[in-house]
Amino acid sequence: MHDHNEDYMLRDIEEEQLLDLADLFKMFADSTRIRILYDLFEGEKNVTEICEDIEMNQSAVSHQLRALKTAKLVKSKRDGKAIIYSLADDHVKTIIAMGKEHIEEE
Amino acid sequence: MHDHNEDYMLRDIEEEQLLDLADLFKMFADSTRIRILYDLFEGEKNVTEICEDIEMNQSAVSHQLRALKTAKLVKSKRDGKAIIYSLADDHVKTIIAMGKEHIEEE
DNA sequence: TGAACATATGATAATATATTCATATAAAAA
DNA sequence: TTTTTATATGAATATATTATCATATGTTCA
Repeated sequence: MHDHNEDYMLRDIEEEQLLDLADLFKMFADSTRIRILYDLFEGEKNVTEICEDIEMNQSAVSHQLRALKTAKLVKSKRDGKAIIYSLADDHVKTIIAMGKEHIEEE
Repeated sequence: MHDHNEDYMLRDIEEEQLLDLADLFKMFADSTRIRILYDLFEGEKNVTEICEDIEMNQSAVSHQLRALKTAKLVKSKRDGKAIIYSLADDHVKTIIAMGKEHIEEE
């Protein structure tokens, strides 16, 4: 199925990385998800709180939280009935900060 | 059409910024566009060169170049028959570098 | 001028994505 | 153990996005 010379392998790895990169940036490419991430800048929150903050219904938020979790941008833990979400690491803030810099310039 | 208390104005500005941010990240959320940007890391190139490098047809590339130009991520100049594209500024590299860091970690 | 080359663009079709609705699961409280 | 509260999820619909095709525009050169 694949060639196995080094050039090709290299291209092949990069190809996979390009797709992963695109998938990562897709997470930031939707205003609902950015709203959720922004909301979590304030600290950890359960789903109900997030829904209230960003004024979206529970199902839509849960669907997007799952996407963000799959992308490892948020993590979650259970607390009684509630599930508490928080940012998974600092990359989220850094990436959004870079984006803001670009749009604020000029 | 709008309330004019400060809180609302503030929310309103952020709202617009969120949409702008999402639009910006959309540019990185497609593997064809990332390939083009990556290709331009090597320096300025005309459309034909880009097409060859990333192995996509001219029309698709032109469409995506237009999107990238609208987002001010690339700029262009004419050179005879050719149009030469290049990265508009350093944010592109920084943003992609941040993304790579995230996917390479773990 | 007109043929050849380089790029752009509008329309369409294929595909992907997001939201909503209905319902399932899981924990707590009555 | 039934009801209530919190969250997740599958299916369907609406919308957005992308690539392709045909063609238009602009430049060079014979």
